[in-house]
Amino acid sequence: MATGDDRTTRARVRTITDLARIAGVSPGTVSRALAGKSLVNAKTREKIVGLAREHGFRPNQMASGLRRQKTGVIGVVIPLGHDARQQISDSFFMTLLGYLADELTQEGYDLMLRRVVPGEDADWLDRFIGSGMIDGVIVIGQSDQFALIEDVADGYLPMVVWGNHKEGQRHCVVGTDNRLGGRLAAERLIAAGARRLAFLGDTGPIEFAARFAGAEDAASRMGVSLVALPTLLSPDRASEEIAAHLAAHEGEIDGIFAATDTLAALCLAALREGGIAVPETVRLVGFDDLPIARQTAPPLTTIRQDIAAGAHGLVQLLLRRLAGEETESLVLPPQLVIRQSA
Amino acid sequence: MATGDDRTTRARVRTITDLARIAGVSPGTVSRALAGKSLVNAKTREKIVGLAREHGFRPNQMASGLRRQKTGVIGVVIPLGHDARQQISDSFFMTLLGYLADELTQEGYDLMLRRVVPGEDADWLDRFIGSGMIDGVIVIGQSDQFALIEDVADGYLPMVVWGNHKEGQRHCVVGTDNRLGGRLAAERLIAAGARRLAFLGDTGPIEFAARFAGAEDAASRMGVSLVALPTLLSPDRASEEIAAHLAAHEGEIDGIFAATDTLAALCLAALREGGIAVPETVRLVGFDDLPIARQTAPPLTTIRQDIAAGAHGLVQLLLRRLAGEETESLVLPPQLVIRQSA
DNA sequence: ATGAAAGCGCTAACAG
DNA sequence: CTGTTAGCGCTTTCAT
Repeated sequence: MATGDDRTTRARVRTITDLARIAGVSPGTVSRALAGKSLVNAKTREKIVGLAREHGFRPNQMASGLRRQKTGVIGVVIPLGHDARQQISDSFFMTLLGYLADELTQEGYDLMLRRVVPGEDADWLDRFIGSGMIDGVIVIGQSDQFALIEDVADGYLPMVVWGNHKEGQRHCVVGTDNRLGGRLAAERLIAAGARRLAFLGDTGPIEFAARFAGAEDAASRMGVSLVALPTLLSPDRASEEIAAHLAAHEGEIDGIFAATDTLAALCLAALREGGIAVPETVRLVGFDDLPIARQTAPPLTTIRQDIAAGAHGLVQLLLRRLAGEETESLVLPPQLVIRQSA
Repeated sequence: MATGDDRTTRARVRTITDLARIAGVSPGTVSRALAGKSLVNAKTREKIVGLAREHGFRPNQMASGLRRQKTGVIGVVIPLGHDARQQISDSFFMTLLGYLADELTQEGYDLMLRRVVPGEDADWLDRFIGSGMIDGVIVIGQSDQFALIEDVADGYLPMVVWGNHKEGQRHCVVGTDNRLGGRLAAERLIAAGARRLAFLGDTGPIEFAARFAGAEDAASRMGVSLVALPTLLSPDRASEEIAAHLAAHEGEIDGIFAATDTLAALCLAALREGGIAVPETVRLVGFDDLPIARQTAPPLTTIRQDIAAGAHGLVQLLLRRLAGEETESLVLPPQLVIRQSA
């Protein structure tokens, strides 16, 4: 007796108005019911919600966003400043991104991701903010864009940045105390017996510069030498450069502080190829404590950044800024993790 | 004499109408000029574009999207089916995500990222598609959601999935030929002298099941044994499980095919701890050819997936589907990369 | 508790 | 070539 087709008379329900018609109420009521507002008769609400589910109806977020002047989307942008292609630090940023996705989801926000090359698009941050698609923005890494970020921060509250904290800066940043981390790394190398230290990595990015500065603090205080071995961050080139550095300084270095674990792993491979014993001849300390740090041979001694705490902090601070509050920066303590490379 | 404040009389220019007023034209003209449409006087356009730049004005994408019925955003969703937390395969997916971001940007699309736990939200895919925020969707990994994806594919064209291809499936997929990859891996192990093989990894996810099946093909054809060593994918547990497996099968296994490089690296560490020589006593082959594969000791022999090509394929196919075309799946060839572990 | 109506900011006919 | 107008789908007063 049943037709077997409940849908005979129905066109697809796409809009709140469609749903209102089949529910026999006005669009306004449907909107209120679906939004769970207080002033709707319980039965009416039930009926509307049921109908919505039955038809797989979901209100259009763009229309809703336009009307309410908010999008429910947070922008996450990764500026690729020093090296347009894959940064070697990608694995760190990508891990952070994963945590951010989880944290934002939990707070009911969607995540819009952009990778930008500031050199090609000087306007990257304003463009993102001005797009009207996002309620706030998280910048992953200051790269070489510190000044630009400072400028934007003056006129735009809902922005939080992952990176290094500098005395008196105006933008809200979350990040590890890189200088302290650098100090810990150098101290460990020295405690392990090293007297002629090297810093492996580009000192251009401000985070890395701070790590180097921290290592310098320790080195000069303890009266040991420290040279910088600048290294581009692209993975293919890095290996060669590292090998060249090692060759150039053969026998002159007995302790290496690598700016990231990824670099440290590469360095370890180069040392192995050169037949240099770690940690006996050269001690090595990394930074980040990525999963790879446990898997090298020998496992890496490194400076741990608490990525989960970082992501949590970024999102919580952003939420407060979205609510209009001016928040302070959050500096997280690094932690020395001793394994076997130093 | 200048006031030093050009902005005296100006309110902030937020809308196309604001800009139209100060340009002395109508909103329609501004819209056309900014969109670079043909039918606008060159001078008028110049003036409008100049004014827009000067005031840092950018049209609101949500409003534009609403009106044009397209958003300029592609959704990228990672279903976390088998393991709600960080999958060990994260590093692979994250790398793919990086490439996707670049490809989509290049095509003028923004990327909206979601990680979902299908177990907690059976409606994850419909919800994303129905949000009205995205023009199309890329699903990274079929996880255990094959059936659901098939269902959705019947009624929604602009979707492409990264994963395994199965004869006669209805959704458009891009991925490596996992079965062939598995075959190559097992053949390599055998060529390197192994006769008692093991597959290390969970065979639940369809990609991994195919890799295992491929290994079985080779093993049975060559008359060697193959056992499955199921391993959960969460990083903390994996290490212990692998060690337990190795202990349980001590001396019975002389060739291991790990489902991913990450697993292989973990396995290598466990073998080292157990004092088992690689590749002399046990040969080891991984899958993916992630950066880590070069950095282990010994470097991993592995099956390479061309991630860049995969990302490119995903985006190009999606673009064609957005244009209304029904596209075929794209199966990429895996490639054996011989290093030193087998 | 519900309906009617007015827009959010933009674009695309349709006129001129 | 440009202005005018009518919405895109939704939320929110303001009435009732």
